[in-house]
Amino acid sequence: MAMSLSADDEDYDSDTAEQQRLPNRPKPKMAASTATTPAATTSSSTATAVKLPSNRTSSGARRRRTRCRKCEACVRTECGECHFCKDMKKFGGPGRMKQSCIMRQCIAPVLPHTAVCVVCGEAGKEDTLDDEDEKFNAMLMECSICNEIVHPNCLKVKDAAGVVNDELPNCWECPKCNYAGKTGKQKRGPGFKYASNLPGSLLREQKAGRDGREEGDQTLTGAASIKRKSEREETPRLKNEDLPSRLPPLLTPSGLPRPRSEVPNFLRKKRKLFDDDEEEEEASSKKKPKKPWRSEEPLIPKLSHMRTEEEEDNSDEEEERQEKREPPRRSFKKDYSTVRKEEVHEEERREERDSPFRSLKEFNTLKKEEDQEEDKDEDDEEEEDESNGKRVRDSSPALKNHSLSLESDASRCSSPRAGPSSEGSETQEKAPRPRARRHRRKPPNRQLSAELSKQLNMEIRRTEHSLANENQQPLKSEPEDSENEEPKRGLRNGTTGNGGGGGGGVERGAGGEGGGERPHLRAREMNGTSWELRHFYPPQITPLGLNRSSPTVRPLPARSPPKCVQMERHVIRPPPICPPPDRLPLADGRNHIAPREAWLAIFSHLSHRELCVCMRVCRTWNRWCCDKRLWTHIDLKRCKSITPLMLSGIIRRQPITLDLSWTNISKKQLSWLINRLPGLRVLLLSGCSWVAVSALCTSSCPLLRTLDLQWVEGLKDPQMRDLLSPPTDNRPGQMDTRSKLRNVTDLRLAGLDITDCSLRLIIKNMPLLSLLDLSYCNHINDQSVNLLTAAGTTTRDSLTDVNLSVCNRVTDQSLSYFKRCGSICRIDLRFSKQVSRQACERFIAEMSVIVPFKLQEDKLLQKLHSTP
DNA sequence: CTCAACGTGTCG
DNA sequence: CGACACGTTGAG
Repeated sequence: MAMSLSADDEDYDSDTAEQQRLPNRPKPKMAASTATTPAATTSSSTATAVKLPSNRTSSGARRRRTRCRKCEACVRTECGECHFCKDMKKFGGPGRMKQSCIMRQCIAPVLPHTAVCVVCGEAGKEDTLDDEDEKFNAMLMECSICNEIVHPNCLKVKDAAGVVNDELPNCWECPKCNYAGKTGKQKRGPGFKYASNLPGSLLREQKAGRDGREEGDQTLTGAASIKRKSEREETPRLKNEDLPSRLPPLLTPSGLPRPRSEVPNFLRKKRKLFDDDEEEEEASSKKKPKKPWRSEEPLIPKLSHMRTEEEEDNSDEEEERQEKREPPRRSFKKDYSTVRKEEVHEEERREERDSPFRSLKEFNTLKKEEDQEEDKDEDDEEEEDESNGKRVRDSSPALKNHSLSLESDASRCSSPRAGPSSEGSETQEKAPRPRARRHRRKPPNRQLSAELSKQLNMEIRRTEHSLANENQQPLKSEPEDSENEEPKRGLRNGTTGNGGGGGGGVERGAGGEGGGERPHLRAREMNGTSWELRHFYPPQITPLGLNRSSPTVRPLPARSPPKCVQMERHVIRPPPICPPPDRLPLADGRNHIAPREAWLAIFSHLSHRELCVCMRVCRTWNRWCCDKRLWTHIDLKRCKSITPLMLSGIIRRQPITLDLSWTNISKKQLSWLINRLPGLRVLLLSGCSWVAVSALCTSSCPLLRTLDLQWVEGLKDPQMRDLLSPPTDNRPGQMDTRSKLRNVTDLRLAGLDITDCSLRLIIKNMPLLSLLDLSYCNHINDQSVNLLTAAGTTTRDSLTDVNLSVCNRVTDQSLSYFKRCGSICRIDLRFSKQVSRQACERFIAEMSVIVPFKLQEDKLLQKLHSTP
């Protein structure tokens, strides 16, 4: 009774609210008035009073949800850096916004403890039961449409089915509403108000399942038959046969999917993140049928039909274009906004197809596949289904696709089908997906690959567009051809057969891009070494070549980013809170004997690429394959375009090491990523643009130990200062004044035009620095070494490995400085013209008294008995 | 009672 | 549509 007063709401609102609020107004103005809301406040307050009621109209007054206190987000501490933290008084802010830290936004807001069943007036009793179904029927469920909170058991409508929202605990669309075909307009899942909009919010899969039922794929039955969206989608068991019965409730009277309006706000918001485009909006408004926000998708494949013609057209067009290698329809001029729009479209499409529920998203890919397999019949989507079905069944195609051009696993993941990516971003990759298109001209079997390539192309294009935009290059001037072609090339290469996308990608980067798009790069000089020289330095000769990114061609360095926009479009969910099932459910309803750990042991022997394939096998494998342990190191090196899908896939896997070297990741992307990878220890950004790397200036990655910034274009002293300087906007109580990179022990700065100024900052702000790579830094000289080894510096004792190879200003004198280093184990002076072998031998002789060194290679000093 | 922060309105 | 502001709810 308490919470959901169906009838009372209005009264409550009108009366209570107003009364309460009016009085308060004055205050608001006072405080807030400063800037924005002077007038607003007054009016708003009034409005509020009135409006609230309206929202609740559906029926029950909505109960405010509260944080679960258990989820990953809830247990975090405030970041102190986000907008909301900065607003907090404790961080020196005015305290007006009153919002929780972005990093702490509850993933699964729960009903307040005071919530009780509207029917019986009692609280949830699921704790007293063991049986899953019983639990469900005894727990409080809040209807996202009418807001009523009830025990399913207390409902009298038993013939109707409720639709459980797996994304939010204790949230469903009650049988009544369902039966009535209500489409909650407002309906968002309670508790999600901002999760989606906030820049940092992690939308995640809610663990509806947290309750414990989550994974149960079965349809719940009891007082009311309940369908879980996730179940539907995910459940392999569901067969087409089952579908019919379930469909009705979900569909609107007309049988059409619910209007978009129904989409829960939070879902929408998520979308918003990405929407910028008018096109999109237009499209959506015009066409989009909207997908029912519940995920009926699986059940109702038809929804996909809802796709607007435009969409279809677009998709088709895209395909064709890609196939033909024609330039994408988008002009370069379009910038983010355009891109976004398009993306949005995709998203929407996806959403339409996919369930809005985030949790499901994870499995969207799988689901789709599953659905397709299982639900193929469902309808017109024949084509898609076919393609999908084939895909699913035939792993080989999938493999091919995966292998495509994606070098990295992640990238592969990003491939539309890849489980990981899809889930994370739910949307992104799916867009072009199969379902969306019905009218394909290609033979089904080819569809899959076609789609993949198409998507890849699209993404690449977007990336390029965005890059171009960011670079501020004349968008218009950009040769569309080049762009188009490149992508195509890439795709083609990848897709078609080269299988090893890696090589292709690299080449592309070097050749194609360098060629037309970034002349400046070529012309540019670094450290006095011409760009070309650097890049073509014989790898064998260059120390760098040995290790890392030998100066090959930068991908398109400077360009930035594949829009953040894209990224923003995707809701990132952290790894599912609910542990994945321990056993693999089989078709017959039983479980496979091998436990998850056994499977994981097997999976651990697979490459990331293979894991991505496995993720497409079934939902369970999808989850298992996302186990952090299998993804401690994610390598996206030289991945030409970093897509939102990839980003979300990365977040989901929470790698410890992330290699984004020679990619075109944008600042926003990187920033976004870093903020969501609290456990990241190793970040490799060599060859990226400073614009992107500058994300490190504003993001926090306290645990970062290894930072590779080699050959970062545009990274010089001023930038190093930005990077290393402690936050300047410190407020009382806020963050400490230490550099965000203070814990870095391994810093790689090869190929940068940095001078002693930067070294001083490094010395000052990186007390734990052990490995320092300054190779190819032509401004580094003996004085630099002197600084690093000067008395009173932390580096003097912390440095163990210094790479000064190809530093032509370093002379024998430096060796004498290194004698001061207490922990030095390795000094690489190879190819430093002014360093003589004699000096090295002298160094060894003198040091041998204390520490035995050897000349491992010409001018490569290595402490004996130490690990190289 | 205090603190946190949800959910909504308004403005730019 | 996002940013901001704030009344009010919920927890302790």
